[in-house]
Amino acid sequence: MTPTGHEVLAGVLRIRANRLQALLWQRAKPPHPNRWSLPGGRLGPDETVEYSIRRQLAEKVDVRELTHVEQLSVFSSPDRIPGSRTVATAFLGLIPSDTDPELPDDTCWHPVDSLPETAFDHEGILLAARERLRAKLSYTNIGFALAPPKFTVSELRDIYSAALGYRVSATNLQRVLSRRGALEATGQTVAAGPSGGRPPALFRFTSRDLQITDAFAVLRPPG
Amino acid sequence: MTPTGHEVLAGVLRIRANRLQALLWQRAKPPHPNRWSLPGGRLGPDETVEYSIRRQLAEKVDVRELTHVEQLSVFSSPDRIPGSRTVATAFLGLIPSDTDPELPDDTCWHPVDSLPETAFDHEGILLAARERLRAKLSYTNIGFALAPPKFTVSELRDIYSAALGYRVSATNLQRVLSRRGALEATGQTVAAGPSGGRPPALFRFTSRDLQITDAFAVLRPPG
DNA sequence: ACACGTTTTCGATTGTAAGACGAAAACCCT
DNA sequence: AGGGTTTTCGTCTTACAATCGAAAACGTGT
Repeated sequence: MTPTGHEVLAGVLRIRANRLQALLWQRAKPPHPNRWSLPGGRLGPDETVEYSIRRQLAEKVDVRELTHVEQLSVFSSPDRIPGSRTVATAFLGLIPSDTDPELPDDTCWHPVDSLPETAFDHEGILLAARERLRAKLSYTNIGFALAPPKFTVSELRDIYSAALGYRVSATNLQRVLSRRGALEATGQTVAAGPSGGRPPALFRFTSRDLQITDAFAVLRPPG
Repeated sequence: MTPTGHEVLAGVLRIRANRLQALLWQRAKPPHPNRWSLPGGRLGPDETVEYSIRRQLAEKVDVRELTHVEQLSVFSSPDRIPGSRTVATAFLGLIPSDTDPELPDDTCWHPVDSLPETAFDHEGILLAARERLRAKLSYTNIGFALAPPKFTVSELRDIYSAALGYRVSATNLQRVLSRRGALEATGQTVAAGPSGGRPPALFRFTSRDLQITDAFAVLRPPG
């Protein structure tokens, strides 16, 4: 019996041109030549899966541009990789919308809602990554990982709309995030657009660490 | 270099006597003799991690008594098992409070808030399992996995209180779960207790599958 | 210069859900 | 029959999100 190998894979997402995009590289050699693959690789002997995925992503994009990385799930179907037993630990990675990392020649961004032919079970992993992102946008401050350091409320609305897949209200977005303490004004403004309008104010996220907004009734200790 | 092995482990929880308990077995042989270990074992060559953990739990408890199993996280510290590189996929397993599975001689239940000396990183895995359970109690119907098929609101309150670690209000618990459509009345009642009181009504969970109650503002599509 | 359209920002109103409280119902015991 | 106990149901208050609309601040065209 072949030994069971372990690989780490990441669905790396960003917003660009009001679309949610994923990082993929095109395979040259078999198996699955020409199809598109998630970044990642074999788990090294002396590293955790978290360290491994960050190390291997550094070959594709600058590590400092990754604003968030979290474990998604284990994919372990025996036949997910033909010919070799390989278990994969999948991750979600996020990159701000204003950074444009240099990419290897075989690597580029693809809109998640119109993916090319993907290798193995990588499409399922990507969809799981998108679902996790969408869920966390609603009950955490994870938007900081997609947004630039400073932004207008309209820009943030476009980012949230693209990630969630439906239009959100700028008014409510600001009020909700402000009430949660996730957003704060910088005091600065930028020039109005070509069609005029009031010059928008610049905001930033209060924290760049993931924080969960506790939400529900039953879970709150009495007080 | 030794090949990297893969094991599956489960924090199996239940409520008994108003306490949250975990299933542990006592190791006989090294490493870590006499310390207490989570159920699980090596991943087989032709099974997914989900199948593997269910197969291996069947050796400890009847599979049909497991009302819920879900993936928790991967634990992959290189030195988590001395002498051999072993990656673990950890699971959360739940058992209703009314079932009492037959256990092997080396296996028994321990309150999670006063654990014995555990082996390897198993205490951390158990605490992660408890956190996952506590979080999901608040925004899903996962209580069905801890409760018997029919129960009074007071019994359900005791289950939730023990799992969450603080007293919850029976009134609010019933209203919250009812409004979410998770709870329904059976129409039956049971006799009042020895000290009198109105005979409580029996309820049941509407569904025995995990359902998430969508909650927050930003995530709701307009309409 | 002035009116008009545009975009942002802020406040007020409405609606929904949860926490707290208390009254009524239904039982036991003495 | 009356008092104590537990459950159940309703009401009140609070918190937060969604909607609406007005005001602020700008550019453009006449």
